[in-house]
This record gives sequence, C-alpha cells and structure tokens, in this order.
Amino acid sequence: MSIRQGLLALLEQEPMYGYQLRAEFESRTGATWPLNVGQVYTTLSRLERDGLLEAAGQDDDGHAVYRITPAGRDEVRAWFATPVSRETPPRDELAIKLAMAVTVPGVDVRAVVQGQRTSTIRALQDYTRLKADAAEPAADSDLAWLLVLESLIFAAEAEVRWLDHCEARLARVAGDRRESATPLNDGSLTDVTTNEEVRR
Amino acid sequence: MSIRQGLLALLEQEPMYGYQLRAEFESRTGATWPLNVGQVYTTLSRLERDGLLEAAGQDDDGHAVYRITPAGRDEVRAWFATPVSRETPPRDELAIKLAMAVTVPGVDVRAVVQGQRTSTIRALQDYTRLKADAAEPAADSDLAWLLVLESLIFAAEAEVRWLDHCEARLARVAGDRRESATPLNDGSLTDVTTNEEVRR
DNA sequence: AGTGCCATGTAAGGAGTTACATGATTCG
DNA sequence: CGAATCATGTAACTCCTTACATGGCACT
Repeated sequence: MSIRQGLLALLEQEPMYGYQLRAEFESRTGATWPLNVGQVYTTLSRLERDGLLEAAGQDDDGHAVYRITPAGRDEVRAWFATPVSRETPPRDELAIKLAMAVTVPGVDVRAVVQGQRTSTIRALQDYTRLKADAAEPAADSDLAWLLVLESLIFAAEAEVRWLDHCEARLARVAGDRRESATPLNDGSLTDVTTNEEVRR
Repeated sequence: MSIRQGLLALLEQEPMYGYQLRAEFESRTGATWPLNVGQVYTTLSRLERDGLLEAAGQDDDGHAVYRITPAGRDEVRAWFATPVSRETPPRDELAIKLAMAVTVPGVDVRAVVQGQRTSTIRALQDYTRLKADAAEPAADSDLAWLLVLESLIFAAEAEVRWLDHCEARLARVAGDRRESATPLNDGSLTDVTTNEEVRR
C-alpha cells in the first residue's frame, strides 16, 4: 500500500517512467527498502486502471511516461492529510515470537531475548555509523533519507529498551511464581497450563 | 511469514484444529492482530504440503486436528534461535510518507507531522488505558499479551519522539536555508523544482 | 565481441484480506 | 423456531518477491 501511495506522490511532482520512479523512490529513502522494478510496473498498471494515473506517451528519449490525474492528486492530498492509523498496527514478528516463546513450554525465553538484543544492537551500530558518515543534508532527498535513517534508529532503540523491559519482567514473574508457591498452585508451568484449561 | 511460524509454534505445544489455533493465537497476543480463520486453513495446507505438519485425523469432538512433524519442530527451534533480521526492516508507511512529504514540493510537512503526532498520542493513551486495566499477569497468555501491549507502547513512544525530532530538524533546515541564501541557489523549494525541470 | 546497465515487461508463487458457502450446535 | 457462534473450507483479489525474457546502448 505504501508503494502505491509513494509512487503516486512522486508523480505529483512531475511525470516519470518506471525505472526513474524506482530511482527517485530509492534516492529519497536511502535505498532502505529496495524496490523491485517489476513491482513498479504492476503498481503503475493498477494505478492507471483505477484512474489515478494515465499514460502520457513517450518522452524525448522514448521512455513510457505516466502522468497523474486530478483524481490522483486528490488521493495524494488525502494520503498526506490522513495520519497512519495505529489502530491495527502491522504485525510485528518479534512481538509475536516473544508472545509464543513465553506461552509455549520448553522455550528458553531469556536466550531468545538476549539473541535478539545482540542483533538489534548491532543493527543500531550500523545505523549510527551510516548517520555519522552522512554530511549535512544539502538536497531535499538527503534530508528525507536522514529522517528515514533516524526513524530506524529510534525504532531500534525502542526495541532494545523493550527487550530489556521484557527481561526484567520475566525475572520478576519467575520470582513471584517461586515465592507464591502453595499446595493449591505452586505457579509451575504445568499448573498454569491447567488453570488455562479450567478457565476455558 | 510470522503467522506461519506462530501457528507452527502453537502446534509444538499440542495438536490443534483450525478454529482453536486462531483462538490460541489471539488470546496470546490480546487480539492485537486479528487473525482471519480462512488464512489459518490455507496456512495449515501449505505447512502440511511442506512437511512441517501432518493431519492427525479427528479428535473426540470430530475436529480436524493437525500435528507437528519432526521437521516442523526443527523449524520452530530455528525460528526461536534466529533473531529477527533488521537488515531489511519492514516498510514503514509513516517514514515513507514523511520522506515523500519533504521531497515533493507543495506539501505542508509540518501539518503532516502534527497530524500524525496527535493521532499517535491518542493511540498511546488507548494503550496506556488498556495496560492500567490489565491486572497482574496470572496466566502465561496474560503475560504474553502484556508484553505485546508494551511493545506497542514502546514503539508509539519512539514514534512521537521521532516526530518531535523531525519537527526540530525541519525548523533548523528551514532556518539554515534562509540564512545561506545566495544568488546562485537560495535553496528554496521553487528553485529546487526548477532545477528538477531543467534536469529533465 | 562481451559485459553490464538501462528499460519494459511477464510469470509464478507466498502471504494476506474480504467475502461467500455450507453444515452443526447452542442458546434464548 | 430463529439467531449466533463454531467449524471447515473456497474464491477472488491485492500486494509483494523472485525470477525470467527481451532489447537497446555504452564501455573496454
């Protein structure tokens, strides 16, 4: 969905052809999300079918150029005016993995958390290095890429914080369960599972 | 991809049938990512085709039960052992939108940032309310959901921080450009557009 | 002459969504 | 009895990825 909108926004600026669109998209996002050329063409076809674009013949070099329509401009305006909804956030593989790790017996959750933490820290270091190498943004596309890069940094930092938080909470829960052991419910994994069965 | 792995992990615990898998998945993630039943069945078919699952006949109530295979267990182990790669992070619609907003002329970037900030803050408040309502985690599935919820909170907080950072940087860039105005290139949006036109 | 990039596609398949079809069971 | 929910699917479609086909053009 974001590709569709992104390409449309690029064409709001000026008519372009397929390959050029990929190049512009990648230069503005620092090639953070490599974009397959084939997908550009299929997306352009759908956008044309939906009346948001129209084929504008060929340019001086013989490239098949697309032009945005008034309906397309409306779409772009609406896109920028409407915040990205966090009501149904995109599925987060890491969150799903941890949710499964704590509920499926026999998984070493601490190891999963630690492994991820190491990996995310490494990614964070790579990002930081990239940012250090980047000069002051001269062109708009430099600024755009810098913002994208910083969004990755902020997200990775949040992920590390969350992982640390998970570890703390896991330690606390393990402690609680050990302390609150009673004849009726010693808090072991087996008993919890039993409670689940009963509740259901 | 995460659905596939998640369902497989659930079946590592015990054999289950389609509807049950959806229920278990949603109870462990607090229905954060509603899961379509139809998708469960198609995913199960593919998992069976790939030899990670096998049909285990019917249970006492006549449900079509699936059982994990040794290959499936290996897959689950590998999933937990391998960190989620942040090399090619999932496309972030918001980051793409802002990258386009700062490069396409005629877009009120500040308004986009502010609109998103308001929306994200609201989402954050909803999450916080949900967390306050949640009791201490008794069952493992409660703990899992709490962790998922907290991951959403951490991510939303990071998003707000990033948006504030964007605004600060935009203000700074605007100031720089106004100061460093020269006869050759004053860095205004209009000039940039002209340069683009000329390049074409 | 060959290698590699530009350029425009098509094909096949995975993953996901919405919607529909079809029965059984359960509950008011 | 009727409505809702459980349960198992199928169909159509979007989006995305990987891979392949084809042709031009440029550089060594």
